[in-house]
Amino acid sequence: MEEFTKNVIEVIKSIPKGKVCTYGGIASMAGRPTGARQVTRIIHSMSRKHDLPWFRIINAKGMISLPEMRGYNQQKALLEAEGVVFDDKDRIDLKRFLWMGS
DNA sequence: CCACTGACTACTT
DNA sequence: CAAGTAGCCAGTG
Repeated sequence: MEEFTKNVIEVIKSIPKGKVCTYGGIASMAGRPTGARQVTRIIHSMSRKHDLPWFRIINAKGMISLPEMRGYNQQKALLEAEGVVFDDKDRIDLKRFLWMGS
């Protein structure tokens, strides 16, 4: 297990409720600014064994990239339940909800 | 061990 | 502003 991977897990687990984070942001905090795609893999692989709050992860545009029947609905519902707001274009206001570490 | 596969991102057309 | 392209790199089988 690489350090990077562990860090990513840590970061994901430390995202506060009601906040979201981008792939790039997580990768960056984990020490690999260019590893956005690896974050994706980690979420897929690790969330199966560990129970990571994958629903707090979104892309750089503040949107969920998943097909609707693949977790999109669940993710949106969970986020809204935590207070995150989606605009009329289903985008999240990153200025208010993006978490960049403590 | 090698190849494939990604919920990406930033830049260029 | 939409669409294409090139970096990116480790988990899984």
